[in-house]
Amino acid sequence: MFSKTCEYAIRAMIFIAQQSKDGSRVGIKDIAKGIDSPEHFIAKILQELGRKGVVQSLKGPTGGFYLDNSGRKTSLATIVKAVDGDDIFSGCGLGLKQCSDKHPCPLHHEFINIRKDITNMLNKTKVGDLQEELDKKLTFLRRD
Amino acid sequence: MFSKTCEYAIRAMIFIAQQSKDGSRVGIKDIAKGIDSPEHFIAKILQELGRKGVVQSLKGPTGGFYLDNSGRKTSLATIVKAVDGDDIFSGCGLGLKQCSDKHPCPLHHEFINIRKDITNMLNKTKVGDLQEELDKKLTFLRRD
DNA sequence: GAATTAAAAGACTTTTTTGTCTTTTAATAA
DNA sequence: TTATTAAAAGACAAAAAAGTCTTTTAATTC
Ligand code: FES
Ligand code: FES
Repeated sequence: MFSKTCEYAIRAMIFIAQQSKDGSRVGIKDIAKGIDSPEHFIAKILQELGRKGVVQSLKGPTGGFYLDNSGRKTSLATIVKAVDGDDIFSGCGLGLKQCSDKHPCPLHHEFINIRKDITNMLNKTKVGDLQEELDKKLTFLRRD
Repeated sequence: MFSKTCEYAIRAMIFIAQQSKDGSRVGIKDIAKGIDSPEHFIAKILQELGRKGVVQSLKGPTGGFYLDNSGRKTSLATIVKAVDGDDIFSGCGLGLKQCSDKHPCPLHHEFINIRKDITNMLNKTKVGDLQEELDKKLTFLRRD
C-alpha cells in the first residue's frame, strides 16, 4: 500500500505530535527508538518533510522536531502525497499509464471505489487524532 | 497497491483468457504486445504462475499459454497471492511486523475496513468476468 | 566567543525490484 | 528422424528503494 519510507513517515509524525504536545521538541534518536526505524533513514525522511513544511524542526541544544497546533491538523493524505506522490490517489490499479473513465482498464470500475475510500480515509484522518488514541494507549507505534 | 510484476500478471491472465477462449493458445510475443509489457519479463512471470498451476502452457509449434474453463474462474486474489504474497490481505498498513486487534497500530481501525474491501473485491472478481467486458470493448488492457 | 548539541546535507552502500539475454527442453511438423 | 517452434530455466544487468555514514551548518550554553 505505502512505501516503507511512507510508513516510517506517518509513524514518525504521530510520535512527534505526541512528544511535542507540551511545546518541547524531540530528537532523531528518540524518534527512531519510538517508532522502531533506522535512525539515519528516518532523519533523511524528516528532512524532506521539513523542506516541504510538513514538520517543524530546530537545531542545537533543546532542538529537535515538533508540530504546532496547525501541524497536528495535518492529514495523512498530506504526508502520503509528500512522500509517495499521488499515485495512490489517481493512478491505475493495473499499471496503465493513465487511469481514465473513457479508457478504463479491466479493474477500473472495481478499483475506483476502493481508491475513493482510501482517499477519503487519508483526507479525514489527522495526525492529532491518531496521537490522542496513542496517548490513551489504545494504539501502538511499535511492537516490542 | 500491487507490484509491477503483479499488474503485468493480472493483465496477462485476462489477455490469455481472451485469446484462448476458443481452445487455442497464445504466445509470449503476442501477450507482451497485447498488454504492453517487456517480453522476457512477462515470460518469467508466467513461468512462475505456470509452476504454481495458475496458468497452463504447452511447448512447441501451436504451443503457448492458455486457460481452461476452470482457469477462467481464477480470482484476482489467487493471482495476487501467487505473485505478491499475502501482505495486502493481512499485513499492517503502517508496517508493523504483525497486524493485530490486540496490539493495533494507529491506523488499524481505519485500515482494516479498506483491507476487507480490497480482499472481497479480489476474491469475487474472476479473470473470466473481466475478459468478457474486455471482449465487449468496454475495457482495455493497454493505452494507445 | 568557544564548546557543545542536534539537525541538514549529501555521498555512499546494500537490497529489492524490474528488466534482458542466452541456453536448454519439449512439443509438433515435415 | 530431423528441423522447427515455443516455452522453461537461469544467468546477468539496470534501476529504484532502503539504509548507512561522514561532514557541514545552525542553534544554545557556558
Ligand atoms: S484505468 Fe485502471 S484503475 Fe482506472
Ligand atoms: S496493526 Fe496496523 S493495520 Fe492492523
